[in-house]
Amino acid sequence: MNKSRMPTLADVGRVAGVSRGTVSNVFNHPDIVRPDVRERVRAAARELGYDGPDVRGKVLREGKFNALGFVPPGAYSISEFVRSPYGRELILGAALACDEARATLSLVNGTADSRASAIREALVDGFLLGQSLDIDLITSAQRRRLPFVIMDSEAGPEISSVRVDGRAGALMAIRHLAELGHRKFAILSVQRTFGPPIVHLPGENRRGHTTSRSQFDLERLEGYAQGLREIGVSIDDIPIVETMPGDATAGGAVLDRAPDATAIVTMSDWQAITLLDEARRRGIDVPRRLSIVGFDGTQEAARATPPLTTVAHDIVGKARLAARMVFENGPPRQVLLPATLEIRSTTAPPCR
Amino acid sequence: MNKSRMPTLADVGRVAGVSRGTVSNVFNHPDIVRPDVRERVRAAARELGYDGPDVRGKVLREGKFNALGFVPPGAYSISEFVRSPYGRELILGAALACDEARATLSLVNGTADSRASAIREALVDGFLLGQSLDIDLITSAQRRRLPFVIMDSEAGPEISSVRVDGRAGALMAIRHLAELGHRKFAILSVQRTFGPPIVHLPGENRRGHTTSRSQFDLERLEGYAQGLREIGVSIDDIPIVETMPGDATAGGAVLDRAPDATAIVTMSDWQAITLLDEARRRGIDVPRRLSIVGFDGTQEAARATPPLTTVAHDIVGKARLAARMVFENGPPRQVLLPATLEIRSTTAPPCR
DNA sequence: CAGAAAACTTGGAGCGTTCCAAGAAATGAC
DNA sequence: GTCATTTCTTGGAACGCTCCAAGTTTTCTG
Repeated sequence: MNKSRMPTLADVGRVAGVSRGTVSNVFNHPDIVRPDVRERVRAAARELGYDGPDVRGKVLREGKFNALGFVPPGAYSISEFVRSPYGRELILGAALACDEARATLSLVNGTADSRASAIREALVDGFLLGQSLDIDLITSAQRRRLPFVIMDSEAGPEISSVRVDGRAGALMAIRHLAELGHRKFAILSVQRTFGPPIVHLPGENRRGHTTSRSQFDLERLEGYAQGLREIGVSIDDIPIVETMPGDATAGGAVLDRAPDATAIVTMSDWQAITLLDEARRRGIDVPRRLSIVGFDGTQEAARATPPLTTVAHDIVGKARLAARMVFENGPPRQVLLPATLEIRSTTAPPCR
Repeated sequence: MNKSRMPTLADVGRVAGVSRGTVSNVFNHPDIVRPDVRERVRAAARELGYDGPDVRGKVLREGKFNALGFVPPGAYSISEFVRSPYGRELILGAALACDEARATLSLVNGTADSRASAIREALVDGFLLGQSLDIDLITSAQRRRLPFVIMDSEAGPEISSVRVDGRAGALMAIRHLAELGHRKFAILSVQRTFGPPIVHLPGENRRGHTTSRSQFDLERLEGYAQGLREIGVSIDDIPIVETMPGDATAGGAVLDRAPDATAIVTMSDWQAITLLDEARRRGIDVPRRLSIVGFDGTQEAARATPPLTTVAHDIVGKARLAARMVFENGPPRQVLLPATLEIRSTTAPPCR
């Protein structure tokens, strides 16, 4: 194999009898080099097997990478993220913005502790950060002094973010169910620490139910609480079950703990679909015996059987906007996208 | 804004009263620096707002990027690629291998002409090339002298590739249909040039039907031809319709041209699903009046209604293997993955 | 307390490029 | 044929880092 050093601009210049600078011009601004010199340089390059300026030198000199770094939310590895329907839509949005900007989309790897160092070393001009509890990621991104935008979280007026109005969305879900006549609810919430599902039943000490959660989750819970208040129900009087994202037992856990709920609201379509599957397995008729509302409006929600009623928003558009904001690198702003209630076939009046 | 120059190793060294090299060691090998010096250096770094070695210098020096470049097949932009079910599974496979290697996955942008230059400038240590007609991409990749693996194409013994045995798969499809009793076929093939669907009817000049195609397509067609020969049918006697990938009119085009076919084989699940949709729209009962076989075995095929019979293979595994081969950078090898026939609900005996 | 050994630090070299001011050569005008 | 213009070419200066052989300081040993 060709183990010997690759030729450089200087080598080509030496052979062609010109300077480095001229060789550089032949490759980058051929028009300003006299034709005969240009040809001589090209011949020398061919002879040496030199295939144009090396990117490493260019990067050092220019300081730009022409790439957007996408850091998955939470502790997702990039493959987990690609696998999740929600993640795929975010990636699609980012890809659209990268197409426009003719930039590369880099999916930055590294879980947990190595995440921060991955951010430190990513060869990108800016970051798109998925929602994360971890303030470290934000400071890592800030240290790079590169533009970055956070999705699905808000981190104050100094930091750009794009997120959906989870509070309003959650409120809509409850109002819809209340209008249908539901009064017995349960909440399938998300757990941000590792472990088996956490269950909060009415009457127990509910302190825990706000500590381990991200602002992202809290907002949605607040929306649920407000909706419930409007019909005279306290959120403290209804069962809340928290499960890890991707936990396939989520559905069973909430059905066990809230057997007489007529409507269950959730924090994601994924959870709702798990629940839907479990309900079917148990012979519970959805929506006649049980109404279920998802959250996010992924494509999966529309394809579920029966199609899932969900608090939807434009996920692709969200990521696209966020990515554009990174490329634009303007002053910080916080964008709140509207949620809409997509009423499909998993909600109906409760049977009495 | 802080427009002034970012501090460098040398600046920190100057303030701390040590050399560049020592500052570098403090960040990269803190253990070999005396604790008091280490602290002094760290203090200086804090004071100057220096956040660790800049990646650009590191890259120039080390020559490594710690990233895998994924170049989408054909003329796909990265967003089109992310959007397609097949592309998503490939990306997932590549992401799995990147997780293992703790590398970044870079989706390399650039359509058509800019594709080659994108390859030239990508900040990656190796490439995964999607199937492509374009020999330019291969030479571009070769010029970088970086390891690369081609998926879904074969480019000789010098170049590593991973692909599915399309010939055997196509043969299985025809044998399956023949066994069910089918004798009247049509082929929905893929068109690799821009334009409206191309139709080849029996008796016409069929010369064109092998020119514009990639080896990828030809192989599958050969499998179909062989299967047909086994039951005494010449591929020249059956209608072939070529449509562009993603063309939603594909289904209609073939139904119009081959009204009496009882079985239609295709080159992709996507095409087959289009066809399925169009058949439903026209009130053609699948599989009773018409059998349809897809190709690839994407998740979409299983979810179609009715679930699609398809020539399946492990798409995720293919990309994962290909990506691992890039990371391993061993001697060139050509891997041929087996295809399996996934019999679902779009094939049945023809009604007579 | 000298001398040897160990532990740490230094500064030059090199990675490959682009930019730019200044110098050189070619061209044109009279 | 000289001088003014225009058109190219040059080589130094960055860019920011890591490696490494050589040098310096500290610690240890007898």
